[in-house]
Amino acid sequence: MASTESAERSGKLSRARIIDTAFEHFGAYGYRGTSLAKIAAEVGISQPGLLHHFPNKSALFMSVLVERDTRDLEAVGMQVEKIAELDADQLFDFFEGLVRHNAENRNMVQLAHLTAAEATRADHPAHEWVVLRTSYFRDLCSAALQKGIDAGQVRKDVDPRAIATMLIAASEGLENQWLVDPSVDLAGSFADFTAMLRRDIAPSGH
Amino acid sequence: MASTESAERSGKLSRARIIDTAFEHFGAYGYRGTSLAKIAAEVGISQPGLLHHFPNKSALFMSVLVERDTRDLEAVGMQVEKIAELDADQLFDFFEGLVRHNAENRNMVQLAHLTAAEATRADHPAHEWVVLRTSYFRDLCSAALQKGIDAGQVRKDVDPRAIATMLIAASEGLENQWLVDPSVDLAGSFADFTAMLRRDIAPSGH
DNA sequence: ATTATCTATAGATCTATAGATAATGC
DNA sequence: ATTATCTATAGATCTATAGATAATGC
Repeated sequence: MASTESAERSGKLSRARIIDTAFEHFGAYGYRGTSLAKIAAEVGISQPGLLHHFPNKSALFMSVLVERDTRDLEAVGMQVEKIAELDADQLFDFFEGLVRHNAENRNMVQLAHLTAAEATRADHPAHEWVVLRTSYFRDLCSAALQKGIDAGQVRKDVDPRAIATMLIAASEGLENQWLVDPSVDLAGSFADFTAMLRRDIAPSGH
Repeated sequence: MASTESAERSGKLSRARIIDTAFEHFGAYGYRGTSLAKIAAEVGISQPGLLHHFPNKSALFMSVLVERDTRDLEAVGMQVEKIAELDADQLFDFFEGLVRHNAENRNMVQLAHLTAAEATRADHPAHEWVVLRTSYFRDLCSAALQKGIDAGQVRKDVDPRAIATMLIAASEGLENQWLVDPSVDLAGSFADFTAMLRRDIAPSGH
């Protein structure tokens, strides 16, 4: 075997290739619709060979979810700890950038939506992960909006949690339609929405 | 066997019971995650007995989708042909009623979202159905908003298609979050959203 | 006579484990 | 010595079909 191929066969690289391929499959067919044998075939190893790197199917699935989260935050130049420090205006900017990034990463959005829909019930391996991540993200958005109220960017009578919910709803709902019909202008529509929302919650006279 | 049980065994009733049970399973586990044998067991017949009523799994799935659509429109007191006649104000009222109805029909919403996410690719039995239904519904909403513009309910510089997209996005995005976290006030949040949208697109001075 | 259902089964999966072999890194 | 991979296979599915039997409606 050539030295490049023996390098490819090292554990770290195999693991990374498995995760990348698994990401394509889970995004396309969901957790339940995905076959480990088919992922293995595409990677070019046997199905038990794949399970040398992960104890079972759900462990591989969780690794894909965590890996994507990390990469996507990196791609938009954000760290989890920094999100907690954003004020309202910065939150809107961050969110618009995130949606622009999503518009270029179709399979990742597909994975997120399919997983959220599948994982509604407690008997899904990602149930707890989806529940915690959703509430954590809404908390971060609420906190940023509260900072906006304190700083005078946002009217004092606005309910930060309600606006956070609406902001997340608009992004996910637009993604829903864009997944079904790619001619929908995901980033542009979301920018229109945030423009409306900013007008609506701005202190009067702004 | 008692006469009630022999009545229950007639074809129409069996078919209806199969569709109701299949609805629960497809909503909970999606098309790919659902087993015909488990549906049959819950109905109380054998799996080939179930396939006497439907030629195959995808035909049963499509029957469930069509059946739910019919029932839900009935439940909110609307007919497909009538939707095409609504103006903007009537569209908002209808939509708010639809979301209130959805808030009482969790498994139906779950089925819709899971199906939409699964059926993004063309190799899913409901792909065409989801694509057509989505664009048809958005067309109806656009048309209603256009009537609103013509009638002076809505500002003339508003893009009806963009607002239709946003309206659908808000309902679906709120449903997403409500499915994951039932403490979200689906109907109330949607009403808040439509209130904001109505303010934003109203002719100035209203 | 027709419709509803059953048992049996083909044929194709699936995940996960056991145990052997090959490659790599000290 | 450890890590990566393989073949073989257990055991549990899955959908769909063939063909028999029971129930129903004329």
